[in-house]
Amino acid sequence: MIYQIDTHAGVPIYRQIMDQLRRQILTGQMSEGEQIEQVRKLAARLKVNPMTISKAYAFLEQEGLLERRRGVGLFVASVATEKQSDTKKQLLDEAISKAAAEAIEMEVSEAEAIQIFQEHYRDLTSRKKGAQS
Amino acid sequence: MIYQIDTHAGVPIYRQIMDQLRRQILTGQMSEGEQIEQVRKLAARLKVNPMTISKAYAFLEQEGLLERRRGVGLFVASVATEKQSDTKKQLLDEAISKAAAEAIEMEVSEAEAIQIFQEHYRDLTSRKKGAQS
Amino acid sequence: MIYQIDTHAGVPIYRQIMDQLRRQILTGQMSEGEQIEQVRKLAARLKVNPMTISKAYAFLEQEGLLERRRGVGLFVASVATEKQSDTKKQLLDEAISKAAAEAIEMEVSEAEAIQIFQEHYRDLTSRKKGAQS
Amino acid sequence: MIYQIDTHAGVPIYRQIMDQLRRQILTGQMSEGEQIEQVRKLAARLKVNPMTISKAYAFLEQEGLLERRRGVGLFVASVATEKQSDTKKQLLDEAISKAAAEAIEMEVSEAEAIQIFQEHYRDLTSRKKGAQS
DNA sequence: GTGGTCTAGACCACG
DNA sequence: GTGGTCTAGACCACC
Repeated sequence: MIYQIDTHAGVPIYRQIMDQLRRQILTGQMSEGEQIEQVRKLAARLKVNPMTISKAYAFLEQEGLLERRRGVGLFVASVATEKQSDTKKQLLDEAISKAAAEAIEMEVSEAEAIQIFQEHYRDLTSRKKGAQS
Repeated sequence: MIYQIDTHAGVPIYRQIMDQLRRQILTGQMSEGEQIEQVRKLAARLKVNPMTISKAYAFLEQEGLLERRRGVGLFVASVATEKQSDTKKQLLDEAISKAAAEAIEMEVSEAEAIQIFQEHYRDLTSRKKGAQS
Repeated sequence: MIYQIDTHAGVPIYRQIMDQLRRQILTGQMSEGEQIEQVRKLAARLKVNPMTISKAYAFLEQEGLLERRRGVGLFVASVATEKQSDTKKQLLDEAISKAAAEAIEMEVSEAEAIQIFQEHYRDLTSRKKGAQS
Repeated sequence: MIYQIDTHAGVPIYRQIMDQLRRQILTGQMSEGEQIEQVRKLAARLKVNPMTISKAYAFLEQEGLLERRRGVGLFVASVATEKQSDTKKQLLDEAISKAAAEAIEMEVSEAEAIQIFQEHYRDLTSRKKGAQS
């Protein structure tokens, strides 16, 4: 998994890891039971202290998204799957709702807003395709 | 002006004030030259430390949105108006872009996403009308 | 508040603090909104590293029992009260249920078991009174 | 013998095995001289690391509850029987003492506590009978 | 003043 | 081998 860490962002590193990993799990991009990258390896890869990684994992464990198997490693919890489909829709819904609210507050008509939406959608899609090829 | 402060959110209080006040100014809901609520009064009203308010105002002054007139008080800067129309569009653009990105990541088609957008738009519009009447 | 810390118990220090503080809160021995002992002071008092205390508090905050007021300190969360009465009964119920199960497994009759219970109850009560006087 | 292993509980696996086996021996549910399940077989059955089983057995041997006969296997120690009646009472005593302490801390009167105890006792007894029939 | 974060390094428990 | 705990000390953000 690729982590985007911004050391100077104000947001603590452990929290950035939590957020990104949580998202991966809840959107189903990591399967149930899958092993999580080892604390020390990830620490070495991101060039941060192992405790920082450990802290992120510890909180996610408390959230019920990770499961510790003693002496073996950390895994995506089996419970996590239940929360997935809900979360996917919810994240999208929130973003779209926010966008609609902005449009209304800015007195932008539905048609205009949709047009802007389409532009962004197509732009992002073509970029993604470009990156893949 | 009404401020919504959430003491328990991760966002610092001074930042919540900044964001809300900046938004008011840039969306034209506060007119140029208008006087800003005094530090102590606002602090008393929101039951926060005056230094917190002062900090928020200081940053907005640095951004060029507020103007300090010594011995008188703080006012919405005259320059602020220029930035308004740009900002309006920008805020909307960001929200829509975010929504589009979510939709793509969730593998929701353009048509579907637009439909969800329309639902939210109409829902919010009708609620707003209801509240006004 | 008095903490009983056993450094050699196998149970991590931060967890001992969590358990004892959680119990205090959930059994209503700390009132809602009350300020929690400061991280550094408690650390000094128990002669442990401040981070250890901080860790305990952080987890309890995530459990929703503590509330952080930035720059001020940590407080017993307002939500905590709701869980109190339930918890009180639950803890007692569990202990008594466990005792009953033991008695049955040991083939100790109800009457005998109750007699042993009474002895312990009276013994503990008299000790407590002695300590108070 | 049936073992209930909870991989996700905080308690180490080897300790869970120790506790359950110790209990079986000390409550007389395993007779003196009886052979203990082989390390590898039990490990395979519980799907845990053989070292974990071995560790549990080693500790119980140290406690004097198991006896190693080289080249043959592990057996319930002959000394074990002597400790049985004492242990039975002790386990019960601890559980009841704990319950009494809880009741006092929760400010539940002796009469009330006893009533709760009776309910649990009768409930558990009737369930047990039901399961046997 | 408050608490939070991160580091480096040592040590422990578990399997 | 895995992850967890704790320390000491430095630095930061917030009020």
